[in-house]
Amino acid sequence: MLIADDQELVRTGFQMILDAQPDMEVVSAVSDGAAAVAEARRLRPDVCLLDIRMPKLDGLEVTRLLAGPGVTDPLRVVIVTTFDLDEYVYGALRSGATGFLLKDSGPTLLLEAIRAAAHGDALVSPSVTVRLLQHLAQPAAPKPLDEPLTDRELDVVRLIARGRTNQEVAAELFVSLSTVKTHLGSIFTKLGARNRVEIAAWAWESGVVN
Amino acid sequence: MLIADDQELVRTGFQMILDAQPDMEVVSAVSDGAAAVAEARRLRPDVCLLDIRMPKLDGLEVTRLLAGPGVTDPLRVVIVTTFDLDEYVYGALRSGATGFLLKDSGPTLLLEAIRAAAHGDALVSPSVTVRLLQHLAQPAAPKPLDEPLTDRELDVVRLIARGRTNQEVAAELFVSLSTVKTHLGSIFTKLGARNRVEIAAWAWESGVVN
DNA sequence: TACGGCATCGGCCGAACGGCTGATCTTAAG
DNA sequence: CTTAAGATCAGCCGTTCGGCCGATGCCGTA
Repeated sequence: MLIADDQELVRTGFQMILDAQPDMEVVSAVSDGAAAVAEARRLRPDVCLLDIRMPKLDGLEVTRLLAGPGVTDPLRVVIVTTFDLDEYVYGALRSGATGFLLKDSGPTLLLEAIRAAAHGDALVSPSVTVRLLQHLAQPAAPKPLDEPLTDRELDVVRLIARGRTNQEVAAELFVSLSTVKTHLGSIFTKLGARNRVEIAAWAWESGVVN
Repeated sequence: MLIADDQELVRTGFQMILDAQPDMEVVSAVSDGAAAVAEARRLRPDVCLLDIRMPKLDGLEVTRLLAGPGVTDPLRVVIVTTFDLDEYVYGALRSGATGFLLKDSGPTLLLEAIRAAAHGDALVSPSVTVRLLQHLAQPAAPKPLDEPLTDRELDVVRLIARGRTNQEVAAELFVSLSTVKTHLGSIFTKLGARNRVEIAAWAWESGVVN
C-alpha cells in the first residue's frame, strides 16, 4: 500500500486506519505526485491510495503514469478526494483508476475499496455511483419527442454533432446547402433547440452519436 | 427494510444480519415477487432487498414496478443475486435499482449498500463495478492537449457545450461578451477546433460535461 | 385519384459567430 | 524587479447561421 496526499493529517489518518488491519501494510506515504510516481515504481505496492489535489503532479496524472492505457504491468489505484466533481470521476476512470472514494466515506468503505482493488475489482463511492448508473441506465429517452426525427434528419444531426458546418454536411450527404438548411429547420422545431449546439448536445445525451 | 428471496436460508440469514444492526428493521420477508410488490406497497419500507430469481415475478420485474421509470414516489431497491451476469446488471440498473450486490459479498458490503440506498446513493459490488467502469472508460482518449485549458476556459466550454450563446455565457459568468470571445479564441487554438460545435463535441467526448 | 409525408431546391435578411489586433490589471514565478 | 500567464475588456469585419417565404417531385395510402 502506498499513500499519497498533500495533507499531513489525512496521510497519518489513513495510515492509522490501515495499520490496524492485519492484512494491510503501508510501505510509503508521500505528499506530492512526483514522489508518488517514484515510490510506486520503486516499491510496486499492491494498491496506491491517491489524492487528486497534490503538488507537482495531480492524482489523475499519477494514475495515468501508473495505470493508464499503454502502461505495462499497471498498478491498482484508488482515488480518494474531497470533491465530488464529475470531471474528477470521469478523469479518474479514464486514467485507469480501479476505485474512487470520497473522503466523507467511512473507514469501512475505504478498507473495502482497498481490498477490492487488490483483487482487481473496483469500488466507487455510492453517491458517485448513483450518478454513473443514471448515465448507464438511460442512454435512451433524454427527451420524449412529440414527433420523431426522420432518417435523413438523423443523418444531419449526426454530422452536426461532430462539428460539421452546413456546407460540409451538404457535401457529405451529396445534397445542396438549401436541403441541409431545410432539414435543420425541421430538426430545430422537433427538438425545440435554439441553436446547433443544442442539437449536438441532444445527440450526445441521447446516444445518437458516440 | 423488506426482504424478498425464495430461499428460506438466505432470508433468515439476511434477517439475522440486519436485525443485529440498531439502525435497521426488517418489516417483512417474503418468498416470491408478487408478495414483494404487495408488501412493499402496503408497508413502504425505506429499502427493498430483492433476489432476482423468484417465483411469479422476478426481482427485475418487481424493481420496475416499485422503482422503474414513471413510478411516482419510487422505493429504493437493492438487488442481491448469486449470478454475476451482465444482463442482470444492466437489467437491474435500467429497472431503477439503486444497488447491485453479489451474494458472495461480505456482510459489511451488504450493510453499506443498504445504508447507501437509504440515502438515495448506490453501491455496486466491486467485481461488477470494474466491468461497468470499463464500459464507461471505453470511449477514452479524446485528445491529448498540448496546452491544457485554464479553469476559466473550462467554464466557458461547459456552457458552450450546453448550447449557450456567447451572450448567455457572458451573463452566466458575469463577464462581458468580449471576454467570452477572448476565452473562446484561446479554446479554439488549444483544441484545434473550427467551430463551437467541435468544442462541444470535445467536451462531451472527454467527459468535461455529461 | 387525391392527399399527406418526405426529400429536394432557391432566395432573402438579421443576428450570431469567429478571426484579428490591441489594451489594462493581477498574480505567480524567476 | 522583471517577466509571463491568466482574466478582463474593446472594436472591426467577413462568414455562417437560423428563420421565413415558397417551390418541385416522389411515394405510399386512403
